[in-house]
Amino acid sequence: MGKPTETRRAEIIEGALAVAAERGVNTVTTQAIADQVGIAQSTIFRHFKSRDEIFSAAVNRTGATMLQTLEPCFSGAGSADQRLCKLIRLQLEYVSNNKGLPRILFSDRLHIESPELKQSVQRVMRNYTSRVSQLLQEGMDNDCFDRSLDPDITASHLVMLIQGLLMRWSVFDFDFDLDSESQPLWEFISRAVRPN
Amino acid sequence: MGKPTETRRAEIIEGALAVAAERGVNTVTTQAIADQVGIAQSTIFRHFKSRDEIFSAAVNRTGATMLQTLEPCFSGAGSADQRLCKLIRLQLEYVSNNKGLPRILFSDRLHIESPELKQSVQRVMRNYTSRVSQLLQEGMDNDCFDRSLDPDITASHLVMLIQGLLMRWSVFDFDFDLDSESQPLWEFISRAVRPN
DNA sequence: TTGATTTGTGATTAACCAATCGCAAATATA
DNA sequence: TATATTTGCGATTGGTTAATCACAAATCAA
Repeated sequence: MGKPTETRRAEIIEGALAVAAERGVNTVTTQAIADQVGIAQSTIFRHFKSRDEIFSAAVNRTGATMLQTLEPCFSGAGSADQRLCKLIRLQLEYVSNNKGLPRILFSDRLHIESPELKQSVQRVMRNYTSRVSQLLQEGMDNDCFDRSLDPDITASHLVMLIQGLLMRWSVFDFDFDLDSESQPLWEFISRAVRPN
Repeated sequence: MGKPTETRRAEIIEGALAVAAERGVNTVTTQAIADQVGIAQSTIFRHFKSRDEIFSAAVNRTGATMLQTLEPCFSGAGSADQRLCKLIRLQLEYVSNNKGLPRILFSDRLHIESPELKQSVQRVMRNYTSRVSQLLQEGMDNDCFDRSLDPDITASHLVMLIQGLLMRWSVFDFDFDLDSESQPLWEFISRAVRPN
């Protein structure tokens, strides 16, 4: 007991994500988080001003961590199509190990109740899509991808595909193996972006 | 006052969908529905046994109506690719006019809290995907689509795309025109399924 | 060691919620 | 018309929730 607040904040965020993953965002009450962490409900408010602040911090933290994990796919070595293929695989792998992320990210609760949080989520999504677009543009320049593509629109379609898959996986309670979806998904995407 | 219960049930379902569309599923309280319809909160329970029963009825009703609307695309006349293109367009158009549907359909609240409702949603989605798969198979037989495609897997990818788009639209609070997304979406899909 | 700040907790509060109940008005039935 | 059933509503109830507060323990600074 008596841990520094930064440690507690991390524990609380983790706890919130764990509860969201296990039982859905709507069950993430301050009491549920406290039980998960092993502290009193009121202790939560020593480290966060409000419940929404927990969600906000969770989105910002996991969003940043995820982008950092995927960074090599955007700026690393290798051809553009190899890196795009790797991005799909890494993305699904990352979410497999962080099930709370799609639950929170796709919960309409957050966006409507907290405009600030909505901004956070939208920023993460825009950032992500923008990087995919750059990767596509790079591949088009190197004839990995079809030059007639619109990189921005195509990027948003790729993000939609991944989001649709993640949402289905989340909504269907993680009852299929996400990692094994990456190969057929890449084959589909590959067909859509390859040069004629 | 004193309307027959079937009329009231329809009004209440409509009211619930309207509130979900405007302010999110989590704000769909019996009080909010009652205000929307213009009746007392307790009157809700004259026509529905519980709040969950309202959601269940809403999903069943709108799910059936949607499949009925899209039926011509699956079993109607025209080439397979024309009908698939039309399906995209009609699907987005339908949801444009029924914004509450994606909000409810993609809410984790329902799936986790009500197993019965989860079954309903999964049945609708499986039915939908299965029909898309049949349409793909038909197009493959007629050389509209590439013969090397796996129709089931490809169908699930098409559904993911649509779901991803709808979710993004819902999450971003309907702040872009959904109908104008159908053309570029079809171009993307067309690339992925066309013969070599 | 002493005094101040931080962290933790139980009790409490005020708001919100789904659902119930008694009673009144409306509607249907005879 | 007379009576029974349905529909509507205000008041209420029991449960849940985020957030506050006074007070205690632990940690830190001097």
